[in-house]
Amino acid sequence: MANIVSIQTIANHVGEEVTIQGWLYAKTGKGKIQFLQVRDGTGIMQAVLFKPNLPPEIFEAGKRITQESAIIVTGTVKQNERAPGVPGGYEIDTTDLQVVQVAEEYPITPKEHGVEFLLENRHLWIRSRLQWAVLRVRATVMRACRDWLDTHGYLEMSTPILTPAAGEGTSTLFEVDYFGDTVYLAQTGQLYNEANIYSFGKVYCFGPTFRAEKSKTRRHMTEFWMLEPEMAYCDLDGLMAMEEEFISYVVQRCLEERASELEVLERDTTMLQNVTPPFPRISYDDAVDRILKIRAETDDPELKELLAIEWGQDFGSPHETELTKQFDRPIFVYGFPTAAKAFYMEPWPNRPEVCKSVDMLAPEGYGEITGGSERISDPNLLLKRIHEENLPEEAFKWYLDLRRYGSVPHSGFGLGIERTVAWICGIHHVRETNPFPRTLGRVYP
RNA sequence: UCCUCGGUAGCUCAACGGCAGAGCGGGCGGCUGUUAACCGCUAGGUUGUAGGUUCGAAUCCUACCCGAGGAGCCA
Repeated sequence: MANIVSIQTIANHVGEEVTIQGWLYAKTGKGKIQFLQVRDGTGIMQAVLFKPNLPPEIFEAGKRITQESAIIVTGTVKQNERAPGVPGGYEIDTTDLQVVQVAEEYPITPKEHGVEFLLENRHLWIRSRLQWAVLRVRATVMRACRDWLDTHGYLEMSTPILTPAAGEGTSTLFEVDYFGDTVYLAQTGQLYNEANIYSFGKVYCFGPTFRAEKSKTRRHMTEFWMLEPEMAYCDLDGLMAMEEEFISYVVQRCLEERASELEVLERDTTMLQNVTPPFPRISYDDAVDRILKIRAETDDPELKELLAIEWGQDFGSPHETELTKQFDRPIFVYGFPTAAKAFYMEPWPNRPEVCKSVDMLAPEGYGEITGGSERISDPNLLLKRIHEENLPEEAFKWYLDLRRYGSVPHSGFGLGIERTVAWICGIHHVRETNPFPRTLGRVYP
């Protein structure tokens, strides 16, 4: 066995004899020559077996191995533009082949498959080239998020997943038996982070979050990952300034580090390259006017129906899509109606029917990827809002305390990781951006 | 919860009231540059479940189960 190398660094080993430890992704051949597509987790490359150059038993072993068999390939790395792979253009002229395990007949063939079958075999599907590429981008998105925050003075704080009560009223929560009491799986760490900022200034939490809503769309899962930064001494303008710097960094980092994967996904990165500050800032009032104008100008009766909206209503997916089509980068929509948003959002000065909330909408039809706001800092106002929403005051005692001891203007937002990855990768459904997605009606595997 | 579509070979689908089929994948054989290779041979079926109509049901009817797409919902 020669020097064991990973496929993603193969370009550094041209002319050397190396060993690749991996699995057979695909195979084709023609009599005295066999082409093996070998993947090792970091990439895919071609190994060539040429009968006259090999001991007969090695060549025969190559003919017999099945898709997904575990193999160790040794040979000389050569540049060859005909060789497919990630990265393409390199192949191994094989001198030795060790079969670690011959795989049984593998269910996922190189042909097309239906969604149901693929989800049922998700534990195997993640080995496929497109899924592999998406999940590599996901890891980079998560890494980039943490890197930006860690180098800008934010401290990662763990917030609880088991929570005592319906924090914010309307949403449906998963119930868990807790030694005879009922607790709930967290749908946000925000309220806890509002406590954390008074100890650490700028914080974030990053973890799974849960929703028991019966949403069945390409944008929803029952378990998804959310990143939630929270900042003391930060108003709505400061929040938007931070968000655009942060998101721009994450997108540019993916373009730099995951170019091969985005190429595998055939992602047109033109729109992603535009993701630099500043992002357009559109008020809710303006957004409604724009949507009504688009609606008036369309000849499509179906779209006309979908775009119906009155001031005060939250946007649906069609509204977001049509609005973002007018711009070449993500946009902020701020100042939503108070009635459509959560109780803790700071009212607009002299306009209590509107609050200091902001959503970031991704372009190309991907819609809302962050939702945030400036939080109420006045204890009396917060208590009044809790009463107006008929929330149990005693459950929020600790939360009200935060406004009694050094309260300051503060803001934060939540970023949906799966939606962000779907946007960056240009894929249709958020479920493919999570290795083992949980959706309404599927918790297997 | 509602609407729409679907469930036939390992997979993707056809057959739509009259013999259950094809392509891919698997197996065997051939081929020196393949990119979802190609050529020949071959094995492979409780047509989602239960009931009904009919001389005859994968096909029509009823109920149920499962899945997908969308709506509602979504701090």
